[in-house]
Amino acid sequence: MPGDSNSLINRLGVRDYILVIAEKPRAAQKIAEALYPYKRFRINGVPIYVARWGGSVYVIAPAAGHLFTLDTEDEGYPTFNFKWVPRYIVDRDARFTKKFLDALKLLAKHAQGFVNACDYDIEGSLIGFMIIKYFGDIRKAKRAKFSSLTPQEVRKAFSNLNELDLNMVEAGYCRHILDWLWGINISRMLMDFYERVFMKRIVLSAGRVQSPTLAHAVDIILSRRWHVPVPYATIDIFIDLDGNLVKLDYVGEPLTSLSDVKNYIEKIKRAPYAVVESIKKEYKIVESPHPFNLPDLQSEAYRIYKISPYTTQHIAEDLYLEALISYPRTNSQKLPSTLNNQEVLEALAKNPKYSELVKKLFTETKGFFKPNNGPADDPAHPAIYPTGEAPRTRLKPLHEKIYDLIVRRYLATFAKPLRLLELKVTLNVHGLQYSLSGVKILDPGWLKYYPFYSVSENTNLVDYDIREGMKLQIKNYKVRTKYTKPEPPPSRISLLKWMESVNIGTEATRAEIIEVLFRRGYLKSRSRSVDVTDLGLLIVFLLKKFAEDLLSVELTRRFEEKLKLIIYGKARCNDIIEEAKKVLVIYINNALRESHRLSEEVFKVIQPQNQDIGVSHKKCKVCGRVTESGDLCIFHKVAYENIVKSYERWKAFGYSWSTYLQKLVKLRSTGQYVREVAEMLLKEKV
DNA sequence: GCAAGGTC
Repeated sequence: MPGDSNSLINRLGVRDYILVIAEKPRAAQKIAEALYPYKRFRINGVPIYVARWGGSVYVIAPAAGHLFTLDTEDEGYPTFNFKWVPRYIVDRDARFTKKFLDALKLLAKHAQGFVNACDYDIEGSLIGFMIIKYFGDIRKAKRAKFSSLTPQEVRKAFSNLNELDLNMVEAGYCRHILDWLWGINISRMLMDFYERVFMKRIVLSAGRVQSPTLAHAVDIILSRRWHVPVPYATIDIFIDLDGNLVKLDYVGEPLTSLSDVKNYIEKIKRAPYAVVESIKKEYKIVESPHPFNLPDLQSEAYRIYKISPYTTQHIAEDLYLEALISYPRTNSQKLPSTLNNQEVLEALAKNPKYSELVKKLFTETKGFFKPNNGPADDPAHPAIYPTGEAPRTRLKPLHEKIYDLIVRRYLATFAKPLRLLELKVTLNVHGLQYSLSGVKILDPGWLKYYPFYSVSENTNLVDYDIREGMKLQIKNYKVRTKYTKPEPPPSRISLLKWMESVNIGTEATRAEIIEVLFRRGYLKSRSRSVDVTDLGLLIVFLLKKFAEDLLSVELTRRFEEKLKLIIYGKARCNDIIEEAKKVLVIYINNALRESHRLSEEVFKVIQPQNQDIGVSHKKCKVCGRVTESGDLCIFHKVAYENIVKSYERWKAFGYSWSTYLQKLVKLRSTGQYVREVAEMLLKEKV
């Protein structure tokens, strides 16, 4: 029996040992290797190492992230009744954590002391602490402190073990509880509201990370639905260069009225010349790309193949489990200095797909492999790199694509820079600026290995003899009327980048949290971009009314401040939790007090189907939603105001009010609510 | 069932 105490002592070969808890198997292995393990075995598949260091025997065993989680038996809300339970009991997807928990429990029973050697952050401090608290003795526990898992750092940490970092533990503990209290209670409130109005129970959710992300998507999508396109004109100009008709790029301010266009054309007709104002010849050096971290990999997989960040992450994890690449949940853009790149490259060369490229790289670098490491760092893991291991079976098409990206990025980071010759000519045509640019690749450098950028070469211009002050004859011109476009719609990747930029969520959770918004039915896919559903709009509207804190990234900032105070010993978790409870009680009571007019509020956002919303409410004449005032709902009211505001600009292009409205109905860039209002206004006239 | 955070 592998789990039996007697057989355990036999296998360990010692009675006096200190249990070292690592955050995950790979970390346990690294820690063990640094301490020269003399024995290794498995308990139910969980790898265990035994090492002697500084006169002590250490038994090193891994957790698998958090083995405990918060849970409650209460069904209503508000609930402040939580307890810590082993994850595998409450989460079907966490059943794999049981064997880790069992192994640690068994080892803890006989241990003389404990070392928490999880990642040095609040989560790692909590992961190790919970195991020692439940199965061991925190009075006999120490903390190993290292910022990377290099042998030197690990040895230093073990020669100099710290006291248990109880403040860090308390901060981690507090983070869990705050997220839980806010998330569970406000989610339940939303579900309750929904059920009261629609007589149907569905799963709804809100949280510190998901809700601001939803609100951000809604902001963009509403601004698109409220977009009124406005006309402007540019003039295409064609000149003759050595018998080739060349179009100049318009770089000046656009023309905003019909009379400006007419005057300008007159000038061109009178004197059809473009004057060369300046010529800038530039040698440009583009350094090789940085090694991949997870956000960069997700971003490139989306840019090149339109693979979603969530899918990319899962594929990268598969590749990691197949030992084809290093640990992918990393923010680092630096390859480990200890990595033997020559060995990896030689192994990669065995794959016929890369043998030629690797050979080229060896020649170019003369066997000296220096990566172009980037600025981003990660205390726990280096950048993503291929291990050189050959795939055991043929990779699935998407896996192949991600693997190929990682291999090529790895090759490219050692390669020479891309060298370009850029020529930029600025021309003046009657006071307006135009430009002409030419590009010539002098040396493709890393682009040979990572060919996912297109440099459109335009060598004609580079070779053409062009001088300042030259007058070039205009052969042709063309007026182009354009219309302003709304900002681009959000995509999974743009949401992910936004979360990164405002620093909410983590490498490991962001893509997943975006998927939650889809699973709840708040967001939906529309070709390659993201659209919001009426339900998504409703959630944002309700949160804004009843729990506004949850819509802003400020809540995360506030949490961070408070956790920092705990770490410095200047605040206590309990006080912070009590404070959070008070806010939640106020929010929930306030919401319950107003709940009798809930359906009225809900139908300001959602179009009523057959529901009874009472006779006293005024309905939007475009869509039937309940209005706040006047005869338009909150959505169509803004659209109407925007239409009125933009009319001046259209008048300058000779449009009457009704031709303006007709054009708005026709144009593709017109926002949805704007089009609906324009249609209504046209109908009213008839 | 509800969060966000670890990790297989």
